[in-house]
Amino acid sequence: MSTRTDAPTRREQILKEAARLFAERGFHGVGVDEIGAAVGISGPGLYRHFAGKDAMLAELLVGISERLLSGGRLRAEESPADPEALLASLIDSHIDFALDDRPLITLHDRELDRLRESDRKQVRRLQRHYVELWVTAVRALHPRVPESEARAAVHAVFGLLNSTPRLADRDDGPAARTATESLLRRLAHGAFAALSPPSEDGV
Amino acid sequence: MSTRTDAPTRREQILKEAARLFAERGFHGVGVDEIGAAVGISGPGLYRHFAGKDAMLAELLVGISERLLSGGRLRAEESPADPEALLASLIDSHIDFALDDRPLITLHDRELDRLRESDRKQVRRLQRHYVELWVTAVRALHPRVPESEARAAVHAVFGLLNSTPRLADRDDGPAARTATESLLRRLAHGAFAALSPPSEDGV
DNA sequence: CAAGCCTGTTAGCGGTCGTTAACCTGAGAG
DNA sequence: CTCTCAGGTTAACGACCGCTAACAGGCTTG
Repeated sequence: MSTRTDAPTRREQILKEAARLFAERGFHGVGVDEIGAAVGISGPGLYRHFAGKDAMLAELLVGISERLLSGGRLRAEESPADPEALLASLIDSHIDFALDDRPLITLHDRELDRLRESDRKQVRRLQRHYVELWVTAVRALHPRVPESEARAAVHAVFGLLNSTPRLADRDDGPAARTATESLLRRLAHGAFAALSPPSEDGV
Repeated sequence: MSTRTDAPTRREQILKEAARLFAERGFHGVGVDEIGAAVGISGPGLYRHFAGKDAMLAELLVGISERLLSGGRLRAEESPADPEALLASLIDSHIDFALDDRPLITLHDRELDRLRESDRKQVRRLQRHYVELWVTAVRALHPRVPESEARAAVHAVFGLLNSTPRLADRDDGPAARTATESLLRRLAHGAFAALSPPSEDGV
């Protein structure tokens, strides 16, 4: 398994450009001709690779949801008994996704309702499992916090981490990326820390 | 000036329903016939009240942006010399808007690009001033934090606070609302608190 | 009571969009 | 050398959408 030095498939090109365009102008705001033009072919040519426009969106959303979940599960296995390290690891993993696949993170919580019923159900199932992973981690660290509140906090922190697309459209090099990572990490930890009131004495 | 017990104008009905539909299915995903049907008239009837679909979106986005900014300015005047109280006040004000006008908060950062150039510029100007209000408040409280970082943190906290639409679609009564307010307030304060490292000694 | 505006209706136009049909071409396989 | 087929092309169809035109009913007003 090399680190993908080979050229991307046509399918992959299409998915990447479609993600970018959908994120920029919304699913209904992008025509198939535009997507085709973005990869150098004409609109109907896309139908050699996808069943339709809906299928592209479905593959994008299912894909990002699966990758988020499996990334989260990996982290959960790595930190089996250390709640603090687990939550930190989940946060880092999510930040990586948010910074690597900005358009997908945008689509992920914006165009879900444009999916066919079955695809939407699948994406929602994956999302729910991912959230449960986080809720479990948060409650392990903050046992007195009720589940509904933990879940709301997790969604809110997702909102915080997913604000990335609105920052730094241009690539300012790896330094800026590291700085953004560090900032988001601190903000997320700070938010979660506010869940339990600070204890005056030790644990 | 009473507290509006009178019936809403037709224009206001239309704006409210349009906001809901735009937030649910996206600007391009809603037809004028649907908006009309939502207020009991047929599609073209809307043109007695608005110049077009674009004009409805423009009025919605300019409106929420203006209200956010003027709300923020009001708070800034109330807490002229107390940075901590000012930031707390800005947070409370924003939470109120987010909980009162959930669809508008959604549209506000999602459908901006569907506006005509001039409207978009106006909304962006209002948004920029609003962000500046927050950045100033944050930097008064955390003087060592560089401006770019403060600005990124403000955007991230907006993402946190604006996650509200994804929670609690149904009205669970005023108790749930108070709980959500309190949670968001704590999370936002916790996030900002993480900007400056906690000082071991006093100030 | 008549005039006129306000607010609604229905019919329809022009344009766009997703998709299909029909055709073409170049690279491998036998 | 020919057959096949993956991966393109253009033309066109049907549906839909935003918007305008033309018309109508009901208040308000002089």
